[in-house]
Amino acid sequence: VTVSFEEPIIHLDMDAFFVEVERLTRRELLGRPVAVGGTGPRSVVASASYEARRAGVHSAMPMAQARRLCPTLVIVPPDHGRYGEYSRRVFRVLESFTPMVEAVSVDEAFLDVSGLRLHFSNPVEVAEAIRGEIRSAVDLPASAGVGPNKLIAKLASREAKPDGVAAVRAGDVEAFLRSLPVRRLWGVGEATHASLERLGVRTIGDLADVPRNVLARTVGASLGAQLFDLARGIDDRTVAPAGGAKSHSVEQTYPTDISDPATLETELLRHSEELSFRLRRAGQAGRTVMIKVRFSDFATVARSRTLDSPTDVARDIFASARRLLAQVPTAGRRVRLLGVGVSSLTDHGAPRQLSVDRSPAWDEVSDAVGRIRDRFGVEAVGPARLARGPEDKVD
DNA sequence: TCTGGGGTCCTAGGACCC
DNA sequence: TCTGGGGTCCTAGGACCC
Repeated sequence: VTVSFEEPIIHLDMDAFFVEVERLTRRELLGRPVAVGGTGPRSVVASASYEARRAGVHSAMPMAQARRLCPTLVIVPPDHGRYGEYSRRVFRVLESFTPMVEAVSVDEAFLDVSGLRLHFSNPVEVAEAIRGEIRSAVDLPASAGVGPNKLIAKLASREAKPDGVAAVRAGDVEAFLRSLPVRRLWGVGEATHASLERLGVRTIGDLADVPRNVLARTVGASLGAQLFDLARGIDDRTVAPAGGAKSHSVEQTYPTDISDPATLETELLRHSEELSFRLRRAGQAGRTVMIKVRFSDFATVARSRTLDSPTDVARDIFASARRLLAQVPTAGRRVRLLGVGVSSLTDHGAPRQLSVDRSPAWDEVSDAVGRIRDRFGVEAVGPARLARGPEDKVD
């Protein structure tokens, strides 16, 4: 397909990113069905190789199920630190082409290449050049979709996989969309899909036949208006570098449920420490503290509380979290997940007001702890309560 | 097949203020 | 006495994304 700079949006998507990063150093994984993910009883697949996908394995699938579907599956525990490094290398390549790069996740980005019209004859050439550079400089496969807007570029990159390029001309948008399953659309998840199915909508073409008011009644005003446009290939979203995070959180699903209240509190403290570390690293502090509790029956509750001033201090986060936990009836119930989060973030440079009942010394302690952790990691220093006992010592 | 972790955005009700 | 309308903030829950 020949495109022009009338179709200047590229969606760049790494192929089976985590798996391919692992294969760089573990050549024995080449050509085999591989899944990156935890090995615990409640783990899910984070990334699956194309060989594994052929057996029906996909991301977010319980690992136990993946094993059953594909008995020869090789399971590799995730190393997010390394994926982060490779992600940064990929983004450096993207930014060497244009500053108009918007990260969607560690392994995905939109680019507006309008500014490259003097250097390339069309955006497909740009996409091929980018893929080639990622291949030679980072040694990883990537796919790219090219189109007149984000929606079409994203749908095209899916068609391009693995290791290819697909482009859709503005004039061909309607024909391209018509037969695609409606589930592909951004914003149509499991619940919306079920609602649309009840209307008899299966494809994006079907969706385009639904009147605006029926759509709004079925899925709500906001999503309804959005889907009305997307079904017609209309998408005004611009490519804009993402701003800072709006919330941070730490959560964990435990291999076996927790019933003991003291253990719950200890876990809350651990999460608060980790959260404080990440806030400091991001140079942010938050005013709203949130906890999340998931019980053995998967029922999930959240409680939040907004403070007078933002904090990144573990002790303060923990104090709030603990009070919130006390509001949730946990007696006699088994907890499978516990989470702590912070939102209403402000940048660290912003003036921080000290609360009346806290001495400035705590800020200094917190800063010192943070500096130690920056050098030696989260585990290096912390509350006595989280210290490992002698039985855990390795040396 | 018993369902991760880290995020974003939307909805809806109530409090509170003018 | 039984009563408006709008704006903003807070809380809870849910859908969705990768």
